[in-house]
Amino acid sequence: MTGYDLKQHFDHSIYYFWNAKLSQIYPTLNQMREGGWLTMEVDYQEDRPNRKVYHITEAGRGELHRWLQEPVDMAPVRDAFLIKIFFGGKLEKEEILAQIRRYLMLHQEQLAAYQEIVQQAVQQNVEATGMVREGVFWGLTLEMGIRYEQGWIEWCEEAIEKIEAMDDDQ
Amino acid sequence: MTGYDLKQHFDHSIYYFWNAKLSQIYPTLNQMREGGWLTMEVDYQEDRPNRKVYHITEAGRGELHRWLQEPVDMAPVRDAFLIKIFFGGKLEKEEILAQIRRYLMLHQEQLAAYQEIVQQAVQQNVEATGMVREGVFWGLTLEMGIRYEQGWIEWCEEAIEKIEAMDDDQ
DNA sequence: GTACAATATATCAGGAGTTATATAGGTAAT
DNA sequence: ATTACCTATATAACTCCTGATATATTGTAC
Repeated sequence: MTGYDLKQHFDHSIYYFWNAKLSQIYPTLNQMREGGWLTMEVDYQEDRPNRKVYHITEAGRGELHRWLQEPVDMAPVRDAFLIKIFFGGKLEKEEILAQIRRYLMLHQEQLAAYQEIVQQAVQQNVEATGMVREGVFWGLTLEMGIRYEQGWIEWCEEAIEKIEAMDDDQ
Repeated sequence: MTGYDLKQHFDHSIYYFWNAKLSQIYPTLNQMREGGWLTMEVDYQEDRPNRKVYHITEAGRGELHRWLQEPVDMAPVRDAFLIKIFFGGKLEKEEILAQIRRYLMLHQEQLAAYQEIVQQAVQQNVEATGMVREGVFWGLTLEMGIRYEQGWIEWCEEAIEKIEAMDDDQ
C-alpha cells in the first residue's frame, strides 16, 4: 500500500482506537523501510504524482508478530472533560450541567455510529460467511467501543441527576 | 505551590485521568508566569535548593474559569491493546488469551485501587462532614474510573470465553 | 463552464510529552 | 556504617504527533 491507502484503512477500521495523520504516516513508512521492515517501489504515473507502494518484508512480519505478543500496559486515560468535572465546584450548577449534557450527546452519537457498523456487518458478513477467525477479533474491538460509550452515557445521565438534585447553596 | 508540590497533588488526585512529569510541569509554570497567570516568589533556603513558589493571579483565575466552561471534544482513545486484539487472528489462540488475561489482571488491580480510595473517603470525609459541593465532583470522577475499569473487566471475561469456545481450526 | 470539493501525493515547523541526566541533602532499613 | 530510597530542584535531548502548507488532477454542484 501507499501512505494514502494506509490512511484510508486507518480511517475505516481502527480509527476509533488508533488514528494517525498522513504527516505521521509518511515519515514512519520511511523509518520502517530504513529499518528493513518494508520495501518500497515507485509506481510511475503520468499526469499525477507517482505512487510509493510499500510491501512488508519477512523481517517486518517477524517484528509484527513479536510486537503483537509483547505485553502492553494499560492505556493511560487523558481526558480534559474529567478535569473539568473535578473542578466542577468552581462553576455554576448550570455551567457544569451544560458541559455534561454536551458530552452525553457526543457519546450518544458515537454509540449510534458503532451500532450502525454492527448492523451493516451483520447484514454483509455474518449472514453470508459466518464469523470467521479474523472477524471474531474485529467484533471484539467493536464491542469494547460500544461498552465504552454506554459507560459514558450511563455516567453522564447519573451525574446530571445528582447535580440537579444538589442544593443550590451547597 | 512549587512545581514539586504540584506534582504531588497530580499524583494523589487527578493522576488517573491526567498525569504530568516534572519535566513538563516546570517549563509550563514558566510559560504560565510569562503569560501573566501566575506570579513566582523565591523562598531562599540554605543547604538545599531554593523553592520557587507560584501563586495564581486574577488573570489566571479568569483563564481557569474560561477554560472550565469551554466545550471539550471526546478524548480520543489510543490503546495499543485494542490493536493487538484487532490483529488477534495473527496470533495463536493461547498467545492472544495470554494478552487478554494479563490486561484483565491489570484492570482488576486498578479497580481495587479505586475501591480502596472510595472506602477511605467514606470513612474520612462523608461520615464526618457529609459530601460538600467539591466532594460531589471529586466523587463523580472516581465513579467514572470505577465504571471504566468494570467495563474492561467484563469485556475481558467475555472475550476470554468467546476465544476459548472458538474451534481451533477456525 | 466555473467554482468547489475530493482524491492523491507529500514536506516542514512546531507543540506536547517522555526519558535521561544532574545535583544534593534527609531518612529508614539492615 | 552503608545502602537505598525519598525529598527537592531542575535542564537537555529526543520522540511522537498535529497543523499548516504545497501541488495537481478528477469529480460534482450550481
